[in-house]
Amino acid sequence: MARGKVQLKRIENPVHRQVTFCKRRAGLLKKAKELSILCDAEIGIMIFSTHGKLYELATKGSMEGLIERYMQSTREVQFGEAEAKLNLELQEEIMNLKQEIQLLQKALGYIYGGRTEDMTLDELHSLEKHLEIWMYLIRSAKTQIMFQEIQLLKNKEGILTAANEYLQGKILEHTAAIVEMPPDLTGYSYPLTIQNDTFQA
Amino acid sequence: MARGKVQLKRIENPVHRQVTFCKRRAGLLKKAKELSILCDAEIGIMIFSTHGKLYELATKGSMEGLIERYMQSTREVQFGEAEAKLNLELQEEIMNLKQEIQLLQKALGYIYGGRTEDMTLDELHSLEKHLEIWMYLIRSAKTQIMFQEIQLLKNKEGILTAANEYLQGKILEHTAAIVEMPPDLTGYSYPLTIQNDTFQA
DNA sequence: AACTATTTATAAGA
DNA sequence: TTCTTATAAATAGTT
Repeated sequence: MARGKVQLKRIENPVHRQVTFCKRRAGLLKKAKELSILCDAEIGIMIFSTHGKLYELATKGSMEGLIERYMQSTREVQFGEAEAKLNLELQEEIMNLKQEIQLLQKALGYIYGGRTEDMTLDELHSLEKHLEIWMYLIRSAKTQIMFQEIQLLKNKEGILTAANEYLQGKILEHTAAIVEMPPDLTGYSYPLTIQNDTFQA
Repeated sequence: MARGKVQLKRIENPVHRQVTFCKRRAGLLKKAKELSILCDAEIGIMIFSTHGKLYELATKGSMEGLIERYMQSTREVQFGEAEAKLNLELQEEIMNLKQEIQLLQKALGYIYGGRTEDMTLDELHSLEKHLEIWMYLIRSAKTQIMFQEIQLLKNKEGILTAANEYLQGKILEHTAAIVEMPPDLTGYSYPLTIQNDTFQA
């Protein structure tokens, strides 16, 4: 942007790249802060350098809060999609349901008209069955949509497990450093492995 | 930045603010893409407008991936802090452990020297007890650190519950729209509430 | 880290 | 929203 246009491609010179990264990163975060203030927007930025170092910015609140908000927005979109799927894939089932509803409304007419006494126990039982089937169909659709939510929770469990392993490694490292057992002792290996049963979900 | 400096404060005119939001948002995302390409960085941006609309950018991979990476980075920092806490708060316990280790090393000397036969069953039993106590102390420290991880997982459960409620609301909404029961029927209220037992963790 | 010649972004106007 | 243009800001290359 000054003293020469810049080609939009990875800068190969590592020194040059690092300097540009510093400068532009600062610029980007400044711009983000300005946008947030001027336009009253909530902004989160995560930058991972080539070497994996994290630089972050969260205007108005924490990055965690922003991630939660992002997840919610995303989830709403997913729900929208799920609804669309329902409206398309289950269109046939909805038609069937509508037919059933006609029957049900007819039956309900008796109740509405205060003429329940005109309905036999068999008719009321049949009505109950219709409602049960209907609930089943709705619940099936719900189950399908909830499944992905549950998968999400399970993924979190996976992350926890990984964290456990990491921590275990750290502690064993620490342990090894303190003990300084003679190398030839390896064969005797006391059962120092830390069990993790307490943390199984 | 042109035809007049801009005051760094919320733009009160809504039209003006909206226009500026559009322009600067585009500029910010462009800058982010450039930075990502030029410096080989992975960047994620989330922007929520005043009205809650989400605009996002994720260079190299998905926002989900970036969030995972962010969580990992953050978790590693937390582990670092936890380690520091260990080194400070449990310094005393570490001293005690070192004393125990001296005892243990002395005892282990017998084994290392192949003189296990010199140790009585009582001495070996004592050695075992020492190791058990040691493990207990290490495990306590681990428990403390893991606790926050478990809390995190529980929070996720809370989010899932909220999602369930939202979905339930949606389905009931849908249901109500189809049925169109006569208003006076309210009193009869068939048990249409969808149970959620299946999804309790 | 500072400087400055240029490029780029953008505020205001149309 | 989009285009134009004068001007503010960012920054590439240099010191």
